[in-house]
Amino acid sequence: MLTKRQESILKMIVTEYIKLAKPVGSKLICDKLNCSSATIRNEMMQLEDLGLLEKTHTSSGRVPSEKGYRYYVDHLMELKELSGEDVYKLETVFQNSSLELSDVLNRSLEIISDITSYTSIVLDAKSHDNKLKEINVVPVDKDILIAIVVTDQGVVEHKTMEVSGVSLEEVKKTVKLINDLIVGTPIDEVSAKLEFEIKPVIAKYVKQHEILYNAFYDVFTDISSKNVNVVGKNNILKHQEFSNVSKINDIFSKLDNKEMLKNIEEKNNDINIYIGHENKMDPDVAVIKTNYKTSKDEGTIAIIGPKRMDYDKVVNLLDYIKKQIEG
Amino acid sequence: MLTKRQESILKMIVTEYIKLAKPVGSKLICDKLNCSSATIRNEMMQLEDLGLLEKTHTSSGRVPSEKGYRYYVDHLMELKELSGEDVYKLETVFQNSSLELSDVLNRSLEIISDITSYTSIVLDAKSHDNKLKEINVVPVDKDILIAIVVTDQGVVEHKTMEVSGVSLEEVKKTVKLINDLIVGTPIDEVSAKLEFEIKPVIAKYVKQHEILYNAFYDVFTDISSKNVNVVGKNNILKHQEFSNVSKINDIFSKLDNKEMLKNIEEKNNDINIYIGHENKMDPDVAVIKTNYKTSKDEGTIAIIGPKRMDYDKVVNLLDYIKKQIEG
DNA sequence: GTTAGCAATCGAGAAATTAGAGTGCTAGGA
DNA sequence: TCCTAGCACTCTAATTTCTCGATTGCTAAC
Repeated sequence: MLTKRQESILKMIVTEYIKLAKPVGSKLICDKLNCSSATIRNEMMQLEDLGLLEKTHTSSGRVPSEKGYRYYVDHLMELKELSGEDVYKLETVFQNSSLELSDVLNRSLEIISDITSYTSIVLDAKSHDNKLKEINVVPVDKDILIAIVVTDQGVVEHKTMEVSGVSLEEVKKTVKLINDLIVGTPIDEVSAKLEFEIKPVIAKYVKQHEILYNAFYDVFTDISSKNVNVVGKNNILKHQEFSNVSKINDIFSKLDNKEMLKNIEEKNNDINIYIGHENKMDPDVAVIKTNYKTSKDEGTIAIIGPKRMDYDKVVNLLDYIKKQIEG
Repeated sequence: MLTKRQESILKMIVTEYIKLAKPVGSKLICDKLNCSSATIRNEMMQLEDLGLLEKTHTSSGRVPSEKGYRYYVDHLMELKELSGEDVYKLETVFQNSSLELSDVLNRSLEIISDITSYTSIVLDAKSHDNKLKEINVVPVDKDILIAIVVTDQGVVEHKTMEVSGVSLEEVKKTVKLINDLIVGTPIDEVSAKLEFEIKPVIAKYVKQHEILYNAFYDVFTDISSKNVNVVGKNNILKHQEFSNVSKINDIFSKLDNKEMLKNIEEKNNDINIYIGHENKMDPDVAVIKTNYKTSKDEGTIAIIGPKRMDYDKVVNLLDYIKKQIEG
């Protein structure tokens, strides 16, 4: 258990290091607290023994360890109000009612990336409350059709299908079947219904029913699949901890790997902080994320920055966005 | 006018520098040509006087100047055959008939970015041969509609429209009007027809006809507008000429500026090379681009790399792709 | 428990040193 | 007239040395 003084020293070192990115020495602290630098040094030694602080070399000032950051965000961090300016910038997005949710998310995270200099990720999927409204098929060429799917929440998706050996009549019949039988089904359950309710029926009257079934299956898999987008990637370049090209390459490659990013999904309803090795992204970054849920969509938004990150500000911003989206 | 020997020296310096990224000295050349280093030095001096070569410092080897590269690509470059391996990689994309053109383009440029370590840009627009086939409107909420536009070439686009103060009847009438009057119009002319043939008619029977007209206008502007995509951006990081963070930031920002990228459009039907200051992108890069045109789409593909670029290989690859796409 | 004093440690940057690659020039030879 | 061997000169890049200043840990006294 830390004493009050140890806590304030740790807090100072973390905030100061976040601000200046230079190891913090005892002198800087003793100016603000009312005691000598020697006293601070003794305390710092103890904090180092506890694994909360680190030195970059024998005679350097102290830097927070991952454990130190963790202690800070768990016990010491104070959430201040968002600045009026920041709120104002974000409001312009939320007040634009003609935007689709995914646009709102991307734009507001662009703003956040802008004001924080960190990088954001939006991972969204169609929510369970989003139900199939209708499917439509337009022939465009021999054996080539376009399927257009609309949900009751106004989400539209289309996909080109190639169905050789199936007549247009058969396709239309199948479409009617889908519209009659599974309209109203939550979008994430459509694939299953397609398999158990549609497939057996068309198997009876369509010769190449496998082809047709697979084509529709692909369409619905597509529409219910997750979508991930990275915003403000270049901000990585703004932080001195990412100043060598191979590190940059490393992080950029990870940010480009959409499949991997889909794993950042957060179930938990809080705002969660993963510092360094606590996240799977990269040991040199911190990730702050939260999920969101509306009738149309659900997903996760995440902010990525160096471990020396302005934790309280980011938490505040995510909290604000989450509340705005969820209404 | 250059002598034969000067040309081969220039050619050697360019190819060698492209390969090794180090200033080329007289010794390296005189080993391959049959004469002494002093002779080469004399020739190099003349080439430098002509502005074709440069030195990085008084006693360094020579580096091609922009003019030197220009002379190389105009007069000295030989186009070799593509390697079987490269062709094989690309063929897998072109043989997949179920892909839409934009996917084919993006995938094949991904492959090119991969094998060359350069960055690609695809700028595509709907071609004039792409005609409006039908428009469909699906209501999803009060005052919120989704317009779905399909062209005869199988391009589908949708957009959410907000039309307060307009009844569903009025919308449907307008849709019928569009379907009756302007179906078959090339997609890049729809906006104009909308203004002169539809707008005057609906003005008569729809009170809020401005709102309705604007909504449709937006939909069609959207569908006929250009789309730009950057592939292999991280490859920028692989070249030593882009090793400092601010340069990287600079180029990345430009590659993110979609509006600016739309200006790279190439009208000319050849494969065009823009070296250094010849392009608007960045004085340290070279851009090689060409246009393409099919019944569905037309646009430009471009490869961006350092001035020290493998010009012949890239020209070959672009040529191959262009031929494949245009069939 | 706190503090002043002090030797010791280390990084960061400046200055000096060295090795090597390459040049330009000159003078003699084909 | 063109080519080349030889040589002094230039500059880079890498290595080493030196110095400055910040900061520490320890000790002894308050």
